[in-house]
Amino acid sequence: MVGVRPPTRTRLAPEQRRTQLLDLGVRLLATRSLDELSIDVLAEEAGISRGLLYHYFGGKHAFHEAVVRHAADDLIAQTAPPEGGEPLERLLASVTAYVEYVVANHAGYQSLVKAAASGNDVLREIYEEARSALTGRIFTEDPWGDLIPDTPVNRLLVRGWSAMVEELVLAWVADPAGVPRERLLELAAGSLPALVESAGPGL
Amino acid sequence: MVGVRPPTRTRLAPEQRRTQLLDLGVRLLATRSLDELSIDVLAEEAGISRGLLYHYFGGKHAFHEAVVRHAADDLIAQTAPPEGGEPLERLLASVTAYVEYVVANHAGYQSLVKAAASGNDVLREIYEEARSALTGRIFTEDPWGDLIPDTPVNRLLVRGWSAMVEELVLAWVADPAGVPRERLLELAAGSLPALVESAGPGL
DNA sequence: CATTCTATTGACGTTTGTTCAATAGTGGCA
DNA sequence: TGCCACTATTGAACAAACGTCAATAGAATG
Repeated sequence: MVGVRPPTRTRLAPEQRRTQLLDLGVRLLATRSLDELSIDVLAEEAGISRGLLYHYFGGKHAFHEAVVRHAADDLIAQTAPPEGGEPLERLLASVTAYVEYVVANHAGYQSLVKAAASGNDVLREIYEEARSALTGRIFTEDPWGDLIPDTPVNRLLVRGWSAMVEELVLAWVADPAGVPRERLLELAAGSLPALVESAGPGL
Repeated sequence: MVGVRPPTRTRLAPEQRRTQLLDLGVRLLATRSLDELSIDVLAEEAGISRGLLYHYFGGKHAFHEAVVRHAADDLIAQTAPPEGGEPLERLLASVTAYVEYVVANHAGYQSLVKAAASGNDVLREIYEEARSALTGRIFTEDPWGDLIPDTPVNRLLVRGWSAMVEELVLAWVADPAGVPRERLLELAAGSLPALVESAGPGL
């Protein structure tokens, strides 16, 4: 006597359905990798059929790309650019916003970071753009022009610094281990001036 | 009139075949991701049948794991621990060996880095072990005990620093852009003392 | 209430990972 | 030299997952 419930298909507006799938994708791809996530599982989790996913995104990889782009946009949007003020304060404010975002929303951030290393050039570019958007906010707007001249070495340094901050925050979120949040912020923000200074006046 | 050449199967000693497949895997997985690498392609590239890969490694993921472990062992082995001497000199020597390895062998290194972010816990652990092996060499052996006390903050810092060095080297290899190799080495090695100092005396 | 529009489905074809019994080099031994 | 045992290697058959498309069913509009 199996209850044969008529398959109630729920019909949504394309926009809603799209964001529903995107949000779900961000959450699922935070822990599993793409090939560990079967369409069947995703579809069942979302309460839809496999076909619908293809209707909206055209394929598995295209879906992944959309998910990553979604996460990147979210990151950029939620870490608002700091107001005017002292360079050091703006840096601290920016880093604080970044840390706050990663702490509150690190499922999405993990999705983004993982995608960057997954071989696909498109995904990597999305990640690069997001990072550029964050670092660019601080440095393209002049006030650091004196402190951090635009040289090849400093470009390299800033790139390395952002990788370090990412690692610091992710490691700290995974295990705060007696390091208060304030201290983390000091480390992240204070390290950039220290690095630039240690690099010396060179080229 | 297709020449039906009898399929000459080449028979190797298990050890040779194993390393052949591993080396090939390292090279192929440096650019493609795992699910972009079909067994068919791998088999044809190696001149073997699909079945043989399963005989040696038991599966696609197991093969990936073996490849990553191969690359990690290679990295650890080839970046020999620096001899005795001044802490700063040992650090520089260690970083130099690391940079040298990445430059000469960055296919293998890319395989390793990519694997780390690919979701699988086993792969990530292999990567973590490799990194610990490199950083641990310098700091577990005492002489830095005075300069870099073993505190939670400094552990975090060293972790972040290694992520930065990795990013610096990979970015530099991809595009040296007017930064001489010597300068890169200075940046990588010199940044650690600068970071530790900037972190202040705190806990 | 009928009709049109379209979000959604489910069955089908195709590709790709996996298994396993059969095959063929190779080295040892008479 | 020639047979034999051992095992590296294969290829076909199986399973699972990706991708396609015509048919179906909500919902709004008149």
